[in-house]
Order: sequence, then structure tokens, then C-alpha cells
Amino acid sequence: MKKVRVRFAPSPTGLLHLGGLRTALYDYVYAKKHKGDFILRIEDTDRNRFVEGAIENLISSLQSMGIDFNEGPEKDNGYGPYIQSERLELYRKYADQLVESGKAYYCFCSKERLDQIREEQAAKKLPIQYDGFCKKLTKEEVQQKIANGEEYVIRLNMPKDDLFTFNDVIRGEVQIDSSQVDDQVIIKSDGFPTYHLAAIVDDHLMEISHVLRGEEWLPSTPKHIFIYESLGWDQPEWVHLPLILNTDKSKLSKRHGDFSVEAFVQQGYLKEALVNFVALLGWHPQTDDEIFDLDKMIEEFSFERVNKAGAVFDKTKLDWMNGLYIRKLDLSHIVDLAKPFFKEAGVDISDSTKFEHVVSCTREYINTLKEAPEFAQKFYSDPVFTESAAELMKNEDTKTICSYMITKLEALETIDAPEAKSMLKRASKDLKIKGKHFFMPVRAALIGEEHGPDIPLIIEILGIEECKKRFSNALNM
RNA sequence: GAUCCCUUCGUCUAGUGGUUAGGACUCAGGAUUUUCAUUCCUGCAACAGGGGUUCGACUCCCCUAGGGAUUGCCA
Repeated sequence: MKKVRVRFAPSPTGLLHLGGLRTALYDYVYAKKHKGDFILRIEDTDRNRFVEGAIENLISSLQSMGIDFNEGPEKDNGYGPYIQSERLELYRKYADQLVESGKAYYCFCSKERLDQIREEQAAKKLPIQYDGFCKKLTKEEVQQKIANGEEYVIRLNMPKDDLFTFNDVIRGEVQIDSSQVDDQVIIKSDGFPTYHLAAIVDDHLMEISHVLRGEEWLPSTPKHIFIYESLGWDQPEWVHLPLILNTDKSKLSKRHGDFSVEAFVQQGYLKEALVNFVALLGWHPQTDDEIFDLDKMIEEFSFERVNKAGAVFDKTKLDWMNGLYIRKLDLSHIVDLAKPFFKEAGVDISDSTKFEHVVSCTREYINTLKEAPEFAQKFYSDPVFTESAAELMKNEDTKTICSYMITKLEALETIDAPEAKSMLKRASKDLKIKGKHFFMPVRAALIGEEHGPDIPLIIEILGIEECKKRFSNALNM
């Protein structure tokens, strides 16, 4: 069997988005599973859409998700360069070869003419295609026009009465009548190739075994097959992945919000959750397990378990899963990840022992790291009282409890949660105030809310001095 | 308009001729907890429709409908 070599080939036109992440993920786990190579190739053949810094961002986003490519820019394994704009001669060479063999031809049609024929075809409700006008040009005429400096493109000379039948790993046999396939431009007037030529040339030269790409490429696959055949090359396996959709079922796009990996990370989503969640959009392991890491996915991944239908991206479930990981992963790891969010919120977290306690407590309540500072605000600044908590403070019992607590705390040097717990127990007994009539006022006095974390834990986090301060403040309300 | 792809709870999905159609998220109820959150339990909720094939269809075939993608000198 041919060595597995798969590639993720994004265009540097922006940030890595969820769809790209999933494609890269499937590429990666498939390569890993079959001890193959995972190649990153940059498809920057559209100079107009190139975004400065996008290549670097794509690479860092991938790495931040734990997806490493073992071949690509800066990691040449003999198949480079891996950036298409550095491979222009190659595309030109094969385009010439296609022209030579009659599988492609020069076209000098103006944009105006193209627009016009499209308009006419639309009016007549015909398929919209190039009409082959320049196909009849003789070699001499072509030479003459080029010599005159006329702008040109090179188009594929698609057969018109053929049936393209190919096998898609996900969908099975797909048939497309060649009359439906346009004479696609493969070399643009600026001399750059289009995707259709560049991707095929590179996939062949880089010995790609499986082409994983979005389903939107399915209709143009005949063009690609035609190039393979015309050049006498063997086709790779076609693996068209189902689309990730917006809630309205349209292809996930920027118009509906920012679905970049970077944005999710900034919103406090964990790579474990993002990867896990996105993997499930179109793929499912054999078991009912939904929580898994990259290693387990490598073990279990197969194309047979990839779905055909598009998957709607549902943030609610991502939130749940993210919360799960926030609670499940090592505390120290979550503490590190939470730091930037607190810093950004302007919280002084220099007391690392306290901060660790705060995070340990806070993570039980949140689904994204971004929510953490707001929840933890009660541990770092004076409590903001809810209306009902403030009401509680006026209660006589509350005053009694607070004074009692202050006295008891004064006798202590340090306190931890178990000690606090027994102190509270004694207090409740001594004061003969029980259950929520005792605990609610205490919590309210300490954090300004009736509901929230375990009181002993709050006391431990706050420390003796802060507790005393808050109890006496409560006394004066 | 044309071509192609797709169609199980609201959403992600399991299911490959015989199942009480399973799981997860959401939602509702309950248990635990001084409270909230977590956790656990229970519940609500689906095979797009119509024809076949078959002793038997969610599963196979056809049609219809719906959705999506493509239809660029973007990828």
C-alpha cells in the first residue's frame, strides 16, 4: 500500500477557522494512525487576498491546538518549497504541457465579453460556462496576440461528452457529466496558477495519497481528474468532508461571526475542548464516548465513521464540553491558562497561593476561562451586595453572627477550610441559629451573595484579616 | 436556472432488514449540598413524505419534497 501522505493546504487569507481546524485534525490523526506524513502547504496563488502575517498565524494556531505537521515551510523533507508562490515555474511547465497536448488552450477574452455571455446564458436559463470562443484560435494567431502584448489566461479544454466517474471515500461513486464542467482557467493573466492547477501539480509532486478537503470541492473534482489524466498521473484518494454549518445551515462563514480558532482561544476555550468538539462535527467513534484526546482519536479514527451530511455548529455543547475540561484538567494547568484572563481584567493575582485557591473554586462554576475573573471578583474586591443579600444584612441575627465570627477570628493566626468548617459548626451551635438562617447571612456578609461557593472555602481563600474586615463592614450596613 | 451532494430527537450523533430506535448537549423534574454550581438519577423529544422490494423496512431501490454546495482570472 502506498505511503499515507496527507496535506492541509490553507490559503493565507485570514485566520484559521473551525472548518480548517477540523480538516487539519482529520489529516493529522489519519497520518498519525497510518504512520504517514502530514504536510502543510500554503496556497497563496491569489495575490489580492493575501493577508500579511496569515501564514505565521495559521502555523501558530495549528500548533496551539497540538496539531503538528512534519513537513512544510521551514521543514523541507525534499518536496519543497511548500509555499505555492515559490513554485510558479512548476505550474507554468505543466500548463505548457497541457497546452501542447491540446488539453488546455490560450484565451484572450475580455472580462466584458465573459460577463456578457454569462448574462446571456443566465437569461436563457442555460448552464453558465465559457463558450470556447478562443479554442478555435490557431497556434499562429495565439503567437501573434501574445506578441502584441494581449493579456491571456490558459483554460482547460474539458471534453464535452464524457462521464466523469470517481470514487469518493466518504460518498462512494460520484458521477458528473463533463458537459456540466466549465473550461476552467488554470493560469491567470497575472501568470499565477489557480487552485485547480496548483493543487493538483503539488499533490502529485508531493506524493499526496489522500486529498482531504471540504465538500464544496466536489463539483470541481472532474477538472482535477482531467488534469491528472492529461498529465498521465495517478489520482489520489478523494475524501470530501462534510461542511460545518451555521445555525441557518449555510456554510460556516465570517458573516455569521468570528469562528477563528484564535477568537475561541481568546474567549477562554481550551484546545482540548476545541479539538474534541470539532472532531465530533462529522465524525464519531464506535463507542458512545464523546470525551477523548488526540491519542484516543488517532487510535479510533477512520473515514468509515465520517458522516456525509453537514453538521451545524452548536456553541451550547462546546460550552458544556469546555466547562468539563476546565474542571477535569490539572489544576496547575488551568491556573496557568487562567492567568492572562485575570491580568486582562486588571486583577492582582500576585498572591499565587490565593490565586490557585480561587481558580480551584471558580472552575466549578464556569464554562469558559473568560468568565473566571467576573466570578472570582468577589475574592479580590469588596463584595457587591445583591438586593436580597443587602436586606439580610439588616437582620439582627446577622449582626450577632458577624460579631461572633469577628471575635473568634481574632483569636487565630491562620485558618484553613476544615478549621473554618468546625468553627462555623460551633458558632451555629453557640448562637442557636441553624441551617440556612446561619449560613446564608455568613455567605452574604462575605461575598454579598446568598448563593455561591462553600463557606469554609470562602473563608480559607479570603484569609482571617479579610474576613474580619468584611464581617465588620456587614455590621455597619 | 443547471449540476452535484445530503436528509434519525431543536442540535451533534449511534444504527448497515427483525431494536421498547441508543448516547450526548439543551430543557424539565428529582437526589446530594446550609445555598448555588458540580455530580448522579429520571423525563420530554427523531427515522421528511409517497411508492416499491421483502414474511419483515430507519436500514435496499425509485419518485417527490426540503436543505446545502457549486456554477469566479477566490480558495
